[in-house]
Amino acid sequence: MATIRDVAKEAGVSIATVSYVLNNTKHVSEETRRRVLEAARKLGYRPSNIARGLRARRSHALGYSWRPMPGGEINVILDTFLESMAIAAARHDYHIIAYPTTTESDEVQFYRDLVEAERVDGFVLSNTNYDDPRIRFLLDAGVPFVAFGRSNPDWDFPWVDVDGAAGMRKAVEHLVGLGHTRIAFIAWPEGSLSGEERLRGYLEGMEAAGLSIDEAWVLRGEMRHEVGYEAARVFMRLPAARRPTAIIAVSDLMAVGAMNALADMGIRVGHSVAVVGFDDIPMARYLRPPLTTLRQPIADIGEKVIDMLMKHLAGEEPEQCHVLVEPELVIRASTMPDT
Amino acid sequence: MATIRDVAKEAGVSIATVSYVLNNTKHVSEETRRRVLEAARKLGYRPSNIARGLRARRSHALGYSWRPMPGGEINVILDTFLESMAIAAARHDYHIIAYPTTTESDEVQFYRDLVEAERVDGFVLSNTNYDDPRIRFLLDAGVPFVAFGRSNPDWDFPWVDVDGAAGMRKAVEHLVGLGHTRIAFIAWPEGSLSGEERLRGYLEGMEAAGLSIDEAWVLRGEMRHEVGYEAARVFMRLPAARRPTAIIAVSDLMAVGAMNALADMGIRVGHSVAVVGFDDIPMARYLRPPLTTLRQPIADIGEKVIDMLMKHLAGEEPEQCHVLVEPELVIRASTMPDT
DNA sequence: AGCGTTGGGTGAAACGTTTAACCGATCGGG
DNA sequence: CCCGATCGGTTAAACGTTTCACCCAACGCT
Repeated sequence: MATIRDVAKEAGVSIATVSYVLNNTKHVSEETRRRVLEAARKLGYRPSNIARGLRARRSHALGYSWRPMPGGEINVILDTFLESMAIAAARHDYHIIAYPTTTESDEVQFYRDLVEAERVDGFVLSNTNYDDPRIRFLLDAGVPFVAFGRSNPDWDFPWVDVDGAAGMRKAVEHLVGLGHTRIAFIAWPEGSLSGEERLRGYLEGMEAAGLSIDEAWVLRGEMRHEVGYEAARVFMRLPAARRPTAIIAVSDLMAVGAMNALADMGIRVGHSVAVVGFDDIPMARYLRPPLTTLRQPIADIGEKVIDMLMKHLAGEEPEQCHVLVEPELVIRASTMPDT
Repeated sequence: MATIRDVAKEAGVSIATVSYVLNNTKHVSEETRRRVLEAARKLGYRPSNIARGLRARRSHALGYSWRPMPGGEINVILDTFLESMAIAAARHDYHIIAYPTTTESDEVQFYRDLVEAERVDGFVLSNTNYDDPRIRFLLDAGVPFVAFGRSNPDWDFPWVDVDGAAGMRKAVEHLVGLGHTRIAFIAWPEGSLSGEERLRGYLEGMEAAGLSIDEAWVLRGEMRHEVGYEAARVFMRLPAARRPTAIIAVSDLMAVGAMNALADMGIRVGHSVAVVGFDDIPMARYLRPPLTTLRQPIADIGEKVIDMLMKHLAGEEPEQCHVLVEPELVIRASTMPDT
């Protein structure tokens, strides 16, 4: 494997000149520049990332860790998110170290290890929440990072997030446009930032439409199919005048639970009762009926996150460090009565 | 950040001694050993991975790349696979660099880059196929790697794979046990190694049960929902005497297509016609009816792959370098007439 | 003419480890 | 008693870069 010394000898210059040419970091004459480039090409030289990192104190790697979904559920965005990040990072000659964290205690420990062993120059976080210990640690340690998701409002750090509230407002608006007035909502337990955002969007949407909300229309539960299933059954057992004609779930998985409950009760989804989810999981379009849902622009977010992080690492102040993107309402048959 | 020199000074020894103690690579007296460990602990020292790598010519990282699923489909195993690999690798102080490759041409280029820039010590491959250019390259370049999946029989390299044929034999056996004799199969186009394996399992299973196969019972097509949908329609249009009472699909996605086609034709899945898939995608258990399918032990495979790769990197000869694991048949209502 | 400046290039230090070579002291065997 | 081996430790070279300090020649300006 050719080193910078081989290239220097081949081109008849010093190793310093080779370095300057290759990094474009100092002016050299066109003639020598050409010779160096030619020599490097001929020898198939590429700088050793390790040696480069030692001197420049840069590993040229970014860490991304996620929490495995509870209950063995699949992380539907991981695939797309990793892909978009890796491609964006590659443009800056950076790579992504991927790591799932299990318990919350070793979560912070993992970040500390990676930083102290100089394995990464920065981090991407996702699934953030209030009082997120990872964010607290990274802020305290002064390690560059960008989060996909928000946290405490008084913590100042760069993030990109999906506007779940706006998404849910869109969903309500869509249902109201179809004539629904009694719309129920299946939420997550309190304490989830994104969960509360989505709930807020529902409440605001209802208010904007001038609709009052029956207290029985909001149920909370863990992110599980069964929870959606049970919630729908409870809704349908309400007296006719209070019974919802549409159900919005905070996630597709729970929406599927609701759809299955309705089907088991002999209620036609879409025709009699509309259902809306959130995520656009791959299966959503193949469900019977296909599920209306909110799609997060994951690929855009991955790219944006990396761009912001690269700016951060380069020491530049990014023009915007809080980015809120709107999810897209994908309308399918689960909210279309005429199919 | 404390360096090895700080620790040496604190413990009153040379940096060499510190290194020997920390790496357990030479015998030192119990007394000094204790002092060094104490000093390291006190200063919160951890060796810089970069510096260590430069000298030892090791990056302590492994590369894993996958191809994004065609047609925007999700990679259902990525999540679990990455997780199990990262955990297994961490036990050896190794990390995983994740990278999706897009076109086949830059696929090999990506491997070359990573090797030449000394960013990784070895690779994990998945989605392998006949004449896989990545395998060819890595073999030629002498780079350590372990594959999840097989390739040309005359290429000698370590791999772990799921025995798709055995899985399909199990599926056939299960259906035969339920009284089915006319069983159809939805396959992938020719040229896919795992696809042909699964088809072979179906053929063998049928033969073992003494059942003859109508040529109309095997249809091929791309990995798409629509393909499964159309195939099921074709099967159901056969004259009653030749019409299958059970359909096995080479993947869950195509099985879902078949299920939807049957439902749209007013045929009760599970009751009238049984359907079996392959993968156990997360949604499989929530489908109506829930889908009988073959589950690959992904977590075990991830761990096994890393263990083999670590052995390989350590220069030890692994006791077994070809591992074939059987998928598990998960029986659900799509093949149970009595629900 | 003298002098600062600029363009184009070199020499060598530094980054933080690992490890080969070496060294003194102690000890056991012939 | 002497020689080789062993134990416990040190010195210093090496890994392949980046980059600071410096140098020389040419040049423009007073």
